[in-house]
Amino acid sequence: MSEIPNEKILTKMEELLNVASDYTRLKILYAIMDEDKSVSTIIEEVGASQSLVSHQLKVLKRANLVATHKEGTKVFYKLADEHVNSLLKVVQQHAEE
Amino acid sequence: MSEIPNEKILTKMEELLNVASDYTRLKILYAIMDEDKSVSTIIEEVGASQSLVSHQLKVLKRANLVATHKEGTKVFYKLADEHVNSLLKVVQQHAEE
DNA sequence: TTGAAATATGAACAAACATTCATATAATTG
DNA sequence: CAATTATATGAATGTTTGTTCATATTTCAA
Repeated sequence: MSEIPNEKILTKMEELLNVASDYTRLKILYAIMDEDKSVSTIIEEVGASQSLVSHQLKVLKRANLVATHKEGTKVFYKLADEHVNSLLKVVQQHAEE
Repeated sequence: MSEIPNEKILTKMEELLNVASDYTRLKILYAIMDEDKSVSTIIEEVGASQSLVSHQLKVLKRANLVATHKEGTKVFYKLADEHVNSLLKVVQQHAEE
């Protein structure tokens, strides 16, 4: 029997879904799905402006969907955990049928 | 190797995630997760106004996340398919840790 | 057919948000 | 240091969206 989760959980769920539910951010998440990549690489692969990608990376980071590390002047982003992967897979399956 | 899905798929994914990413709609989805329920029952369990619930049910219906059938003056809503269940489970797991 | 119960719809509004443009900061190299 | 490359930040803006209030529609019973 699945009850409605409490407010705290629901709010967290809402936040995760909200962050994932954007065209540009979805593209970014896929871009860094298999290996971490620098911002400039992400910009290329996603095909959006430098500013937009940077802004959206910040949104993803604030929501803990991605993690970063620095190498010289470059910043590398990767998915924060496996849940993000699972989420994308489930949603993609739904979208593909 | 996971490539970035094409525009059509991404747009569908974005739509599904968008529709799911709302506090009221999440509550509604959970309310009808195990069995279909009438709008009045959903209103009670979700604890939102009649108008709001009705508006959000329409959003869920337009996006094909729920299906309906009528019995007299009552309208019953249920989840449209199993993907919605899986999606909620994955997201809830992420939110609960 | 009048009334009541259940659901849907439309207008209105504030709040949130994606994107762009311009500018700032940080690190590296000559 | 100056110049350049990589990334971040902030303001501005047009659009979308969640919610409320008021009203409409539908179905059934008396």
